[in-house]
Amino acid sequence: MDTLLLTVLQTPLFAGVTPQELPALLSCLRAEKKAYAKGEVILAEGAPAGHIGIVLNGSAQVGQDDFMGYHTIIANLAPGHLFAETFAAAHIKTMPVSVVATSNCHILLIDYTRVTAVCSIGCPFHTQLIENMLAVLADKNLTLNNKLNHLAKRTMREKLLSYLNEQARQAGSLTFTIPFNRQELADYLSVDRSALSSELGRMQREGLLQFSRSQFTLAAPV
Amino acid sequence: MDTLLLTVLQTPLFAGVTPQELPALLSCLRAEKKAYAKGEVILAEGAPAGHIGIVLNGSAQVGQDDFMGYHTIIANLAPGHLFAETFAAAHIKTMPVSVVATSNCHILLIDYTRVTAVCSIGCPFHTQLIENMLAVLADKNLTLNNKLNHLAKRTMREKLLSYLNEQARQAGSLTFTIPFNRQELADYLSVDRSALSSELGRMQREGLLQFSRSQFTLAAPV
DNA sequence: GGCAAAATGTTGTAAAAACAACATACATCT
DNA sequence: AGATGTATGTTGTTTTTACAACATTTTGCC
Repeated sequence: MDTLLLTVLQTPLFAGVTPQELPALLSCLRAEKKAYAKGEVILAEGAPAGHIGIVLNGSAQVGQDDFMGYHTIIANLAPGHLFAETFAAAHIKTMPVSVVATSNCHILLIDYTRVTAVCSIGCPFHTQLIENMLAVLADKNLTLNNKLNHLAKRTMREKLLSYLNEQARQAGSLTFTIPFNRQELADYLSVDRSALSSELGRMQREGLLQFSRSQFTLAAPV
Repeated sequence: MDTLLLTVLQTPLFAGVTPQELPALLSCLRAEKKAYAKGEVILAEGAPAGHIGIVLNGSAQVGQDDFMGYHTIIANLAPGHLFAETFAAAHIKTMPVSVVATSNCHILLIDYTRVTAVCSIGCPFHTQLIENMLAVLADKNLTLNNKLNHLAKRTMREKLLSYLNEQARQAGSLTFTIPFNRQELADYLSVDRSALSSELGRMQREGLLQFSRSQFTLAAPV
């Protein structure tokens, strides 16, 4: 068994699967390992959907061509990352995005119908896989919903407070470190970086919070 | 068989299930029909998650209490609507939102573990149910992602163009009718209604589009 | 330690949006 | 048709943000 394939055991989709079970599961799924050279198209926009992909090594990029003709990078994919699973599960006919290798890479491609199909040999880990697939989609859902709550706020200050309060809640403390630098936080909240910096400064002066780089301390709510 | 239960056949979760199969499926799922009086709490914020609900008749509301103590209405639920499925599938321990009856209603509650469990009698429609559940989550994903793309735009005009272009694409025509009135569109895009109206007027004057009420015609891109 | 590069902060100005208040158009009911 | 309520559009003012340009701080490297 190719040791490269063991990469997938680290992914949420294969959580709970043992290295011993993996070969049988992959064969049951008819998973195909493919090699791509840097720049090569893995899944083309407009091509039939229905496969899910996992990056084994190397890197790739999910992108889309805008109605204005602009190309937007939707996601950078690193080893262990899953892609196209939403389109497959939603029975989308053609890929609305493209996936392109950004370095030489190996990708595991799985026909989605094999994921949900009851396998003839009734492998128990297959049940686990479906359970995982549901969890992956649901988690993504929560993540998106979360971000939406922040972005739906009218002002930058509200967006920030919404985000920071959520981070505090997650950390279980009013002091916490966010996983972004200023530019990344600005991108995440869809605001201008320098405006974000100055708003943070203003909020600090007003006593709403304290911060240094990526570490924040919120003032206790009144 | 209670005819009220036939309501679920209209939902995406039960798509493909026949009325004949329904009783067996519901018993396999150990689905419970419960009656709630207006104002009664169906699922409380902080209570253990793990059940999914379907509104059979009447209405309910999903809401959340903000860190500031404000109550936010997240969704209005009508007959056939599904709720709490994301939390169940994501294995969230406690409900982060509450569901309250806004009129006398009947709700079908299903323990999520029964959805993914392989049933002892191996019912084929159970496989269909799981397939549907995946599709429901994936669809919601796409919807959220879509909205996120609009909200991530910096200016109101860009938000609008992003939304309207997507509507045009969906309609397959530069002329289309949106499912919102002005206030709803403003809420959806998280902008001020009157500002939205005036921006639309400005865009019309600039020849970017034409509209009357909810019907829009986009100018062909240069 | 000193240097260069990157990250963060600051400021002023122009642009955009929120907000408020009102005008007009449309729909519905009698 | 007239009246009433709702939806939409318009305008001016205030607030907020984007943007640009630059200052300061931090980081990594030699």
